[in-house]
Parts: sequence; C-alpha cells; structure tokens
Amino acid sequence: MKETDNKLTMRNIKPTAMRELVLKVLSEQKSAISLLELEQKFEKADKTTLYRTLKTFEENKLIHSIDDGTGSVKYALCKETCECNPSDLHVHFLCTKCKHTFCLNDIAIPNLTLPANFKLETINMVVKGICANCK
Amino acid sequence: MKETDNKLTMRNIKPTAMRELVLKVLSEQKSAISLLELEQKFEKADKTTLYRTLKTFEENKLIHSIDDGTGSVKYALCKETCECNPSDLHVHFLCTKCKHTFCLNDIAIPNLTLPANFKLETINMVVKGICANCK
DNA sequence: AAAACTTTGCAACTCAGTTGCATAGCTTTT
DNA sequence: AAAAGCTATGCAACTGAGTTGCAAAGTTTT
Repeated sequence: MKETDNKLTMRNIKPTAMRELVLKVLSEQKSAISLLELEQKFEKADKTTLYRTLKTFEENKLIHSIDDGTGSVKYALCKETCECNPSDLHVHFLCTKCKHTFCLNDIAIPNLTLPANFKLETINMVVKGICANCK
Repeated sequence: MKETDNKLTMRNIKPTAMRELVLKVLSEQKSAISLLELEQKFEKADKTTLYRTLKTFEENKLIHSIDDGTGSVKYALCKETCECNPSDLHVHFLCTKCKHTFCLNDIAIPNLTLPANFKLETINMVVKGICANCK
C-alpha cells in the first residue's frame, strides 16, 4: 500500500486515482493553493471533481482552507495530528508581492480576552506583508 | 453646516444627498453591514451607487471593510482619528448564531513575532463564536 | 452477473462584486 | 445667465469563484 493511499485511508477517505493525484500535488506545494491553481497543475481535469475532492479532504481534516481575503480560498495540508480545533490553529501569511499564502505553522494564534459573555469557536488570522523570499 | 456634512468634508468627501443618507444609515448600525444589507435599508436605491459610495468612504478612511469569511464584505465606521494603520486595527467578531459582525474596538490585534525577514503590513483577525446577545 | 452505491465530468446556475455608458446634477468659466 | 466641463448617479450587462443537477463511468456488495 502506497504512502499516499495510507494518508487517505487514515482520514477515512477512499483512495481513488484522482484523490491520490490531488494529494500528491498538494504535498508538493510550499504555499497554499486555490482551486483554480490546482486545476492548472493538471493537463486535463474537471473543476467540479477537484472542488469536491478538496471538500472531501477538508471534511476529513486532511487539509484546511484559508480565506486570505484575496477572493479565492486557498488550501493546505494539515499536520498529521491536526483536528482543526482552536489549539491546532496557526497564523497565515499573505505576501502582497508574490501573492503566495503561507501557513506559519510555528506561530499559534495569540490568546484573546473577549468581552463578557462572548464565546470563542474559532479564529481566522491573516497577516499581510512581504515574505522572506520577496524581501 | 450639518454634522454629517462635516464628517464627510473632514475626510475630503464631497457631501451629496446620497452620501449623507448612506453615512446616516452606517452611523445607526450596531454591527457591520454588507452592501446588500445597505441596499435593503433604502426603499429604492441603486446597488452601483451604494457600492461606489462605500468605496469612496473606504478610500477616504471614513469606513473600513471587514472580510469575515461569510462571502460578503462588511463595512463599519472608523473612529474619528483612524488612519487604518496597523496600530488602528482591532479584532472583529462574527456571531455564528445571529450572523452579525462586530468591531471589538477595544481589543487590539495582539503583537506577533513573524519569522525572520517577513515584513508586516496589516492583519485581519476575525473571531467566530457566539456573541453576548445570543448567549 | 445484477443491483446498489460512489465518484467523475459536463453544463448550467448563483451570487457578490464590478465595469461601461448614458443621463442628471453640480461647478466653473465666459 | 448660458455654455462648457466635471462629478455623481442609475441601469444593464459582465466577471469569476463557487456550487448544484444529472447522467455516465467505476466500485462494491449481494
């Protein structure tokens, strides 16, 4: 059994040819990728299939989605132990020069004291600026 | 000179009837409002005009926009002294029950230590959860 | 091998945001 | 005060990301 298959099976995703390919492409990325960008990595691929593949991956916490404010949602692999709980969350960085969106996996979302009677569920924190490569 | 006119003029926005009305509506909101919601506050108003009015207001820092991840951008008045610099930024809260988006004006975005050679420009931080009214 | 379920692919739609263009309304110049 | 010029407004039509319906292809179960 291939390693990729294993990663899918671990997350209760039936390993099809398409899904293996998508996971492979996602694994190769250094930054988060949009549906459109993913589509362009393939010679011939249907947007709907990729869309639904990403949804399936996200539901099963193999990947997480990032709304970086650019108008297109980006996707990136979760860590193996990730359950997408608040404690698993990290900061994302959008470079305004190269337009890449990075997971700053080592930077946890800082603790916040909300006003009285506000209950926290999750936090989206996107930092914009210039990344190390573009500097 | 009316107070509303004054606020517009202070920000170098020519005070037209439409703009005064829009500013009035925005001032009355307890939470941030989308273009569509704004449109519905008027009997008869053109989306384009409202859209361009909001853009003008935003460019001149009378209001700021909030991408709360719901798919529709929200707008809220800036404080009088706001220049929309990082130090002016605050946390936004999206209630998953009532779907309202609030400016937590008193909660500044926490300081972050970015990886080496990353330069910060701005931060978008949206907390999701249940607000005090819905609890 | 047939029946039942899942995945894939095409087309077509939704919805927020945006642009083009003509008209209406000011402002400035003569 | 009329003409010329600029700004704001309103309608229609478009864009692009995301999404759904449905039928065909592929798997799994009986």
